[in-house]
Amino acid sequence: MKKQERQRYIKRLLSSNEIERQEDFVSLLRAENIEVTQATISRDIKDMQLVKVPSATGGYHYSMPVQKQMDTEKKLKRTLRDAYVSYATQDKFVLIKVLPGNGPALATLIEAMHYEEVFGTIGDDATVLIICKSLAMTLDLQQRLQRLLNDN
Amino acid sequence: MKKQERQRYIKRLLSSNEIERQEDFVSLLRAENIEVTQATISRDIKDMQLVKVPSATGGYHYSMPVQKQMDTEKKLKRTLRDAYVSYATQDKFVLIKVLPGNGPALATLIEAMHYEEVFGTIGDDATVLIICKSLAMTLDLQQRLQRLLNDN
DNA sequence: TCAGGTCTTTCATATTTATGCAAAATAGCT
DNA sequence: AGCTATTTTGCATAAATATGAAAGACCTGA
Repeated sequence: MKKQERQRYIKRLLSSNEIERQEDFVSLLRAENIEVTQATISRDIKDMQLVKVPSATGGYHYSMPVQKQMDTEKKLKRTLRDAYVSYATQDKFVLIKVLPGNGPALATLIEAMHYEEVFGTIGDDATVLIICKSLAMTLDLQQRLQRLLNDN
Repeated sequence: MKKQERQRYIKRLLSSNEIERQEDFVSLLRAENIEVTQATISRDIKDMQLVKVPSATGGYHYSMPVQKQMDTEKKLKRTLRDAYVSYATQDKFVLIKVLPGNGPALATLIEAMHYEEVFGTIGDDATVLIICKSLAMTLDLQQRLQRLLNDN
């Protein structure tokens, strides 16, 4: 597929070059014989959740998304997949049902991730209640959990 | 001082609201009786190294800088301050002289920080050599080290 | 207090990034 | 293949962000 491949290139470019503007991606990709416009790059960046970081020396550059503590995340993913039963949302709450005994562990892991969306977490034997900071953030968090549950 | 205070407010706003555009900061600050323009916010954001993150639900929002591994960073700071003797740069290299015995530890700590600027690190008894990915990145790294050495 | 430096802010605007919409490409179906 | 639905892209442009230059604020020392 076309898009995937391009995004792979983008990822590669990220680590080896100093990329200050989206147009830089366009140029660099052109050099690799991949024709794209800035518009597409903008969408790729959104997809890949890349960020434009102000660097210490006064410039800006694009960079990979905030690396979560991959350890905790890995554990979280496993726990989630192992113990997950169901979930529901209402207002700023996400309520996750898990197999008995897994609530507290999951709650702790979610805490440990320091997701900016979450205001607080509490878990009993088989339930985890996550309170988000806003409605929008509740959606974000859902997405995140969704991903952990399904993706790769 | 004025700027400091505003930036403190900004930091506070970050965690409680969904901020999608710099103008949002302007509005929110205005609500707190702080008058600023978007231009100033843009500069604050650069100062504070905030980033605009594409969020899972399709929007964007500003967020705190990539969280440093505060543990390692603290150790690094201490080691650096305790053992630092001198440093020099040339091309993509930063060479740090430290008190005898501290080289390897410092090198390891720097590795552990996973600074995106650094390509690799090697340390002997009293020296650490850091190889950066580019000239610009060498400057960035210097800045970083400078800060660790001097700031707060 | 004033002159001269430094820092900070605004204004105006250049630069960069995001996006609606239509076209093109890609995938599924049958 | 042929047709329809979905995804992806480019174009044009809107929206958002960054920045030079001038003005104002704030030091500091004489």
